[in-house]
Formats: sequence, C-alpha cells, structure tokens
Amino acid sequence: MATTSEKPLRKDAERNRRRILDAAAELFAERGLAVTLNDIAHHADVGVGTVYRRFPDKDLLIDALFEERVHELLDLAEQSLECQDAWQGLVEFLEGSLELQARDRGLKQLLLGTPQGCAKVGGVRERIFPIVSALLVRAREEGRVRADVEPGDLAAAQWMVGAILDYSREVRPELWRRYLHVLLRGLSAEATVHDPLPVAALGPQELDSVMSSGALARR
Amino acid sequence: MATTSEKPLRKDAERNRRRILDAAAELFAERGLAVTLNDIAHHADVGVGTVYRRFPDKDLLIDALFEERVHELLDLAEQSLECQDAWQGLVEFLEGSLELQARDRGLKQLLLGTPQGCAKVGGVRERIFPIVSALLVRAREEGRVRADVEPGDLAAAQWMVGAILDYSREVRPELWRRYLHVLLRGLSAEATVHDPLPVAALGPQELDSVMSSGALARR
DNA sequence: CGAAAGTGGATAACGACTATCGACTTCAGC
DNA sequence: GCTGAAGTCGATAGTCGTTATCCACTTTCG
Repeated sequence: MATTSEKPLRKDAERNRRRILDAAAELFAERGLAVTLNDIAHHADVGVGTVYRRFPDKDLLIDALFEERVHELLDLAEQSLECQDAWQGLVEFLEGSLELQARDRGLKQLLLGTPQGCAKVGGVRERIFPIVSALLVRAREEGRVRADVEPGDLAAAQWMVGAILDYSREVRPELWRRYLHVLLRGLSAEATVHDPLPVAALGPQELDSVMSSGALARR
Repeated sequence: MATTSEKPLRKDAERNRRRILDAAAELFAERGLAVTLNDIAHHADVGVGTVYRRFPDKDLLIDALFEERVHELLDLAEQSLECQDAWQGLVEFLEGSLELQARDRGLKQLLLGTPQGCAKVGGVRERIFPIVSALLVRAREEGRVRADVEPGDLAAAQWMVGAILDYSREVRPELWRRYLHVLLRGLSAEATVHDPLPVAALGPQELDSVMSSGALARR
C-alpha cells in the first residue's frame, strides 16, 4: 500500500499531470466544481484525452486536489481547540474555515454540499465535526455561548454564511464577515453592543446587481 | 388595456388553463421553478402542446401564477408598517415572508433569485424594498435595532435563512425559525438572553441526512 | 351540422457534457 | 540514432434532459 508509488510517470506525462492539477485548482476555486473536464483540459493546454487518461473519474481528480486543502481545515480545527479561550477558538475556526471557502468555491461546495464519491474528503469532514463540537461544548461551559446552542448550529451557521458567499462573492467578497459577526452575536451568551459590525452592508445598487447577476441559478 | 380581456376562451380551453395553473402551482411549490413544462403537462393530465399553446414562455406562466402570491407579500409589508412597534412589525414581516417561502420553493426562488423576465413579479419586489427599509429605519430610531444595521441586512437575512430552508426543508421544515431568531438577536440593540431558541437544532444523524441528500446540487 | 378552436403526444431540434479511439508524437534506454 | 513503449490530441460519437413543433383528430358553439 505505498502511498504514491504506482509506476514512475514519464517526464512529459508528469509535467502534464501537474498542469492539469494546477488548472483544475484554479478553475474549481473560481468557478466551482461544475467546470467540465474539457474546460480543465483547455485551460491546462492539454488534450481532453490526456485528462481522461490521468483521471478517468472527475471525483478522483477532486479527491487528489482537495485532500490537502481539507486537511488544512482539520489542522485549523485542532489548533482552535488548543486555544485557552474556547469562544476565541470557536471564532477563529469559523473565520478560518469561511475564509478558505471564500477563496475557493470548489472547497465550499465540497464541504457543504453532497459528498458522493470523494471518499477521502468526506472522511475528513467527519473527523472535523467532533472536534468543533467539543469546542462548542467548552465555550458553552465557559458561559460564553447561550446554553441552548448545539453543534448543529455551527453547521447551520456555515450554511448561512455560505449563502452570503454565493450571493455576494462578485460584488463584495468580504461581506460574509459582517454576517458571521451578526450570527456569532446572536449565539453568544451576552450579546454586548460594543464592537461594530465589520464591512458595510450592501447598498441598494449593489443589491440590484446581486439580484440580476443571477447569483442563484434557476431553470 | 383591459386587465384580462383578450378573447373569451372556449369552455374546455378554460378548464385546461385552470388545470395547468393548478398543476404548476403545486409543482413549483414543492419542486421549485426548475420543473419542466412537460412535468406540468403530465401532472395536469393535458398534452404538452396544450401547455405551450397557452403559455408559449415559461416566464408568462410564472408571472400569471405568482402575481397574486407576490402581492400577498406586498400586503404583508404594508401591514407590518402599520404596527405601532416597529421592531414587532419587522419581526412579523420577516416571519411572514419566510413562512411563505418555506411553503413554496418557487416563490422563494423568485424572490431571492434572478428576476429575468417575469416583469410583474420583479416590479413588486422593488416596491417591497422601500417599505421594509422604512420599517427598519423606524426600528432603529426606536432603539430596538443596532445603529449600524441597514436595509441591505434584511435582504442578507433572507438569503441566509433561505439557505437553511434549502438544506433542511425535507428533514425539518420548521428549522428556519431557529435561525431567524438567532439572526434577529444578532441585529437587535440589546440582545437579551430571555426567550429560548424556537425548535431544536439538527442532531448528528439529521445533519448526515442533509449532507448526503444532496440538498445542494453540484456537478 | 360545419367551421373555428382546441388537443395530444410522438418526435425533431438543441445544448451541454462525458467519454472514446486511433493516427501521430515524444521519451528513455540501448 | 533507433525502436518500441508510453503518451498525446481533438474530432466525434453517445447520452441526457429540456424546449418546442406539427398535424391528424376531437370538441365546442352558433
């Protein structure tokens, strides 16, 4: 079970493999997982056949690509658990996680969407959940979070902020911070007035452009 | 410019028109705007051709169907503005609006998604915005809402709770109430601890089922 | 009763994507 | 430098789901 033994790829083949991976990373990040293998091939300056030869199944490509990125998230969770102040840790985790998602549409879809295939990635997600739950429980015990907040609420929070990401990514990539803040305030035990909301709300014309940009597809 | 004059439809034609409208209402509500005219035809026990004859363009059908429903929303907004307590009015509006959306996927998509075509519906949406903005401004003046909250935040709130709707509709249709509550608490001037969160958070097994149900499509 | 209006649903036209194949190019080792 | 194994390219065939048309047939209404 060598980690990455297989056969030693020929030099040009290896170069193409990298090109494909790089192109895929770029396209997934900016356009989401829906990009076709054709798109990726063209973007990598490589024939479609080459892509199919190397990654017969798109899920294999996704797995290969995102394994690393997803582990970043796992590290983040573990590191946040170290934090002496559990509330602080929770905030750090959510901010970090959403920051990654803001920078990579594909990652967001992988994390919050359906797992289908992509075994490795799905597995990591399952390992993150208990860690973050522990973080939440601790923050609750420390009296920083409402007593009736539960782990499921953290998933919901990511869904909600994820929606902001989808709608506003083009117009105001940083808008999600504002609503993460609102949400955290809503979940905290004593919601103080102090710290102002980060980043301004969308103005009327920005709202229009979001609405008509078809951020949410339809038919 | 008679409102609905045209030609007086033949009796059977009129009956079919109604059937189509009814079937469309049902399917849009439970499956969203993406249902095909074929689906609608079959569900209405009518030939596909009949549907196309009556509504050459799907947008026309949507317009015809949702004009009324969207006006309900406009009424709701106006009525909420009457409320002496602006905060109360705001809550009523958001709850009412989201309740409608929870019951009708199509309506939700129409309100929060792209307007493309569907002139009438889009117009009403534009009339609602200033009303709700006024409501917000008043609630802010009354000191119930944080001073830095803006009208755009209400749109964002609907996007966020709308995401909860999309994810959890099958598993727990009422879950959105919990997160509207959290959000409102986050936006309110003094977030008191009192009133407990309505409806429980999703448990681990429910989360799994949401994740794997592919609530959010991908490829 | 007959003309006008309306109907059904097989099927053509489409568009987007997935996947294959085989003539051709490149590499690595002798 | 030659050779054959490894690798490449991209036109194109196959699928799938949807939109839209057409016309022989049925229904309505005066």
